[in-house]
Amino acid sequence: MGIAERKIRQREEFRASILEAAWQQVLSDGWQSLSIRKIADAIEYSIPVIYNHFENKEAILLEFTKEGFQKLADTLQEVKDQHTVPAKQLEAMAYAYWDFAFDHNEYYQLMFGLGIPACDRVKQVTEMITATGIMISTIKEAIAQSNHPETDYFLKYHTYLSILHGLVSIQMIEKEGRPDPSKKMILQDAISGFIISITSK
Amino acid sequence: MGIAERKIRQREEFRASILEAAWQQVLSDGWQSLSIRKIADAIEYSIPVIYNHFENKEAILLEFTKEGFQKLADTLQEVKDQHTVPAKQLEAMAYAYWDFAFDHNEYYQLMFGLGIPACDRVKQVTEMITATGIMISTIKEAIAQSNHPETDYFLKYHTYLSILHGLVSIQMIEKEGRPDPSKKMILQDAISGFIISITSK
DNA sequence: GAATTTTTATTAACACCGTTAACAAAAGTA
DNA sequence: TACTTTTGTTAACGGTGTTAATAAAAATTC
Repeated sequence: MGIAERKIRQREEFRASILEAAWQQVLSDGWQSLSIRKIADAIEYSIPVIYNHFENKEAILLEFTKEGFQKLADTLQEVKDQHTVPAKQLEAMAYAYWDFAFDHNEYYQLMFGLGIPACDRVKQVTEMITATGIMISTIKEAIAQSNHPETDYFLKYHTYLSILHGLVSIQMIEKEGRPDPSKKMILQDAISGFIISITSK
Repeated sequence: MGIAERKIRQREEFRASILEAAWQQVLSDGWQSLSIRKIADAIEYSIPVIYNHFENKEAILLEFTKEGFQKLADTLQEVKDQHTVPAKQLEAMAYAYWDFAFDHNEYYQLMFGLGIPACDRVKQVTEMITATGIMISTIKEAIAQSNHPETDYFLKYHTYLSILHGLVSIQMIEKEGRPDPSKKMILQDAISGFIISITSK
């Protein structure tokens, strides 16, 4: 009864070809322009066949999201295994995380929902400079009053903003609505470490 | 010649009514479902009139992005002015930033392009747990070997992931493509501070 | 005040999108 | 060969941003 097996094999191949066509689409034009119709066009089938393999477009995106997190997990595990001291592992994993994000930025954007239109938009918004300018000047002042006035203020500004945005966006991704007030402890933890890194050494 | 003035005043009012209708739409259903047609419907005008006041939909989003950054800047400035010591200012601004993000989460999501579909998706992806599980276990190990084994590992995990994601996403928002290799210094800076906060105190 | 120009608004359409019902063709089973 | 199941197609529904052609209103000029 090899006939049934051939059928499920063909189904899997078809499914894979859909994902492959979708991925090529994403590589050349990004997630925003990925469409069921273009996928159908690429694999030279009519539109509804795609719905025989995926419930909807979201299911396709879900597939890539899974793939992305699996790849990230593999990367982290591999890097972790190259070290024995946990502190060193955390450091190496951090660099691996960074590299993963930019080596596979299509995956990363999908996994963490980085809206690409926003990127183009933000560059036109001078008001952003107003907001970041306040942060920068404050950090400059903090550095000036510290024991290490030669510290790179721009580096510290990036660190400051990144910590804040990271905390907020991870929180927003994990659960919608206002976070539990206790979650401010994470903020407290991260920001106190940052401030110590400026004020003293 | 009050007639010309009245006209520009009416134009501004009209423009404001478009933004107001858009904002109500966003408040009730989010950015995803905001559409030109619904705005036109809400203000009881035909669709193309909106294009007399905004070049396209993107221009409307740009307007709100500006508004958001201006509000954030105002908030930060106000909070900063309540303190004199820069370190205290940075701390207070961090809390203000956090509150702003969740008090005006519609603004924040637009400003930093937090794709809302991604939020719902991530919750279904068990592979995420695989990846975060590796981070959590490593942090547990690092804490166990430290001088403060009672440290909250879950708190530290959140801090770790937030720092990483914050660094990456700010980088991706600011400029597309691979970041300058020197930008890894920001990562180094932030992550070394974090590791110190675990290993010693 | 009437004629003309300019501004403003509307209808209708274009080109997309995700999704699905109705139906035809092919493939497997009896 | 006749029947059933799977697979594929066409055509449509309701939605999106955007725009050309055109009508209506308002302001300006004579």
